[in-house]
Amino acid sequence: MGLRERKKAQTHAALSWAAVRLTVERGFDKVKVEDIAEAAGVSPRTFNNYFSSKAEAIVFRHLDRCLRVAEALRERPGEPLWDAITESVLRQFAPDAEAVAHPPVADAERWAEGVRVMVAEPALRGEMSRAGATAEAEIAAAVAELTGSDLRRDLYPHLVASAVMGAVNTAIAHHLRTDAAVPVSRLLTDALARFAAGLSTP
Amino acid sequence: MGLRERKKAQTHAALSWAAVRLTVERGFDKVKVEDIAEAAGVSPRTFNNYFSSKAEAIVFRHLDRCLRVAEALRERPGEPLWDAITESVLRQFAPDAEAVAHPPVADAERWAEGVRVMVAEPALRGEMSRAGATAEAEIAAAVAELTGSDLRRDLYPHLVASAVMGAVNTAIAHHLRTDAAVPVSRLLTDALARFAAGLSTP
DNA sequence: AGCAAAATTTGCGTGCCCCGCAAATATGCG
DNA sequence: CGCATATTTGCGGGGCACGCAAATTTTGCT
Repeated sequence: MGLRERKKAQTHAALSWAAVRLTVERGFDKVKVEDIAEAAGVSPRTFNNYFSSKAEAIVFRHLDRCLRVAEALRERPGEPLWDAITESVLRQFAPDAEAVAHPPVADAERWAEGVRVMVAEPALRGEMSRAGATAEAEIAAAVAELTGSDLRRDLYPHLVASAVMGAVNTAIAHHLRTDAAVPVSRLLTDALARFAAGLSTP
Repeated sequence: MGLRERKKAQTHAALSWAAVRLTVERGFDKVKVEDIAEAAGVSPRTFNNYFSSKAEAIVFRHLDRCLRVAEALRERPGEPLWDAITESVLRQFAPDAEAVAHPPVADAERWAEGVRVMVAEPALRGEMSRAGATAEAEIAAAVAELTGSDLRRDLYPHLVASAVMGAVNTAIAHHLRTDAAVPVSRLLTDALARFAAGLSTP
């Protein structure tokens, strides 16, 4: 990878990170695109060369994670489907060393609260759902590959993908709703296991 | 209901319908808020008294339908959960006599193609997903009511709601992808049954 | 190293969207 | 009928997304 692409990746990351940080700190509509660009050391116009909206920049990391689930899945052919899924999901949503270190946050509680406010923002919920749908398509493709089903004719891979994203979203929502007593990994395994078991009443 | 509220409901419907029709006919970004307002016989400013965005107006009917699923569910306590769910969903997504009559479309195929283009629009996918999430919350509440689970502490009602919306979305997507050979009702029952059966490989 | 080609960044201008505010208008009720 | 309450409308502001072309940076080649 040449210098060119490395710089692009850096700018991309810097922009999305700045977007998240500023939004968590100040709230969505108190952050202007201009602010994000400035924080990333780039001109306002350049922001829109990387992201087509403020919301997209903020949600980028989430989308990336979800897409990686599909990628991870493809690397586990042969395993029982739900084992492969659970493993792939857990890997992506494990507390990421780098990500944990990234927010140079003194006050973790304040940060968490900011995140709650952020994900409550309607404009972002829309973009997040959209990211989920995008990822879902990739996961469906991966599942089709693993199970030998037909992406266009069969409902099955789409249903599985839908369950996966449903589990992820539900687990994250639960985690944000209640206060971090239960680790996310437990919520995720639990949610996925329930789906695999047919959601019979508990 | 007084004249006042009836007029409001009329305007609301006229706006959302005009938004859909114009978008299907011309494409999302060739329709200005001004056009929609004009088609509904109302000032542009009034449009935003009813909907906070163009996308919201377009997606309104979809949201409404999904919310009604939750409502219908609450009216079926005592039944086995998945039976109640399947019944509620089918009722809402049955070919609606009024809705079928509404588009005064000469060319049905042209209309269908327009719909496909419309739902492909990124901005709308976001808003649709968001509507799905909103409905999901209501459905989760209904499920919690029916099964006596705790909306805040338990994952279960949220997982079920997620499955329901997943089934709905998947069925609709499949219907738009392939050409109307299979009736939506079959796709829906199938999708829901698969979820209830644990999505075991087919 | 030097230079030309290719890609990226930037500034500028445009069109549109969403909303706050206050005036005008319509409705409901005694 | 006339007042109190809602709704609609016009106006104006702030911002966002993007097309375009000029300026700058990176790359590949000699």
